[in-house]
Amino acid sequence: MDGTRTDWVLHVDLDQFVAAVELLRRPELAGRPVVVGGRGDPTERGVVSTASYEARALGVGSGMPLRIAARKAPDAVFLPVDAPAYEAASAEVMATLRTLGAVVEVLGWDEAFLGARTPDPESLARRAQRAVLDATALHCSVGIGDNKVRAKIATGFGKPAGVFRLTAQTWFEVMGDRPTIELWGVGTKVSRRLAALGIRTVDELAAASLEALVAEFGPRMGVWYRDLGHGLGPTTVDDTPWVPRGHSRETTYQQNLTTPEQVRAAVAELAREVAADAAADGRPVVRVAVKVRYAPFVTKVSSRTLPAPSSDGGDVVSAAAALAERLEDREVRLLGVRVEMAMPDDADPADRTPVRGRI
DNA sequence: TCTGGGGTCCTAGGACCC
DNA sequence: TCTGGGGTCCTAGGACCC
Repeated sequence: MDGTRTDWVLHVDLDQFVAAVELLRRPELAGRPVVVGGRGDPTERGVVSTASYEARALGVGSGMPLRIAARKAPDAVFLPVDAPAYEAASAEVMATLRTLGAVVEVLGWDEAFLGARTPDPESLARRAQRAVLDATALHCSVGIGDNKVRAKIATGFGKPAGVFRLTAQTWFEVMGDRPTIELWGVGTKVSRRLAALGIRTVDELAAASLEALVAEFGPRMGVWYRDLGHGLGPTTVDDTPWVPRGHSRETTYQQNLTTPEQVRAAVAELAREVAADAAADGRPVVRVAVKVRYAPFVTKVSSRTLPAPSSDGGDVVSAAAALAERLEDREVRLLGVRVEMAMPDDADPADRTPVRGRI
């Protein structure tokens, strides 16, 4: 672990990243509502990846079914997802951030943490925004915090294209009265379970009994949520390259699969693709899972650990086929195959953060 | 209104072992 | 005569994030 303890954590988040990349190569769309998602056909099954600010003003948001987006924004421009274009833009952004003299931990296409020792983090934030804008013509917002949790949450207050600082000194003033779901790592389910315990706000979470939280959520998550109420979180920014734990391939079919033969063929194809991904990473596969979504919306996952770690794609394909034999004879609208791979060395579980794998 | 595709991590419970 | 206690591995399921 090459983590570096630093005075400040900055969270850099590109504004409407996917839509912004599309607008750069289609300047004539500036000012129009733009929705990127699926294959760009709003009559198909698919969801919104990113909506431009103009589309958001009409009520279109990430994760919304494309059909609904088309109803809310009938005059919007719908574009297909072009992952290679976003990866290329992202690589440029990250390379630019690495020129600033800070430790850079990449979180995804459009996000990174920066760790730095500096008396003036706002100045570093402005330098980062300027450098990214000059290099890529993309705007970003920056959150400044004394740990990752506060930096990440701060970014939301800086959007668009702004800078916001959130520290132990201002945590309760800024976040205390807000609902727990605004915390990074608390979603609808957990916020509901917290509400059932009488905990609705960040203040209430911070004051909650640790015993009650541990009883409800377990020893690790209970402690994590209580800390989250106080804005506590990891302070280490780690620039060691990300090592994927696994790969998966998922497809939602435009028409449901109705016969066992169709399902078998689809599982075999997905398994071949995912085995190729694993082979490209050069690490053996230790586990294979098959995910199925029966129509209308029941999801099941079954998995098996391989008898021995395998670098042979054929083992993945046959393991997936065996798992597929367990599927019920019902209409299938989604299939997925996932492989998990042996780690190069034992990752230290104590360094893991339950919020999200990749931090 | 009807829900993508790519990920990570946590928890519970059963099997099995000493 | 009903049966401890600790550990690990495995599977299934749940939750969250972008």
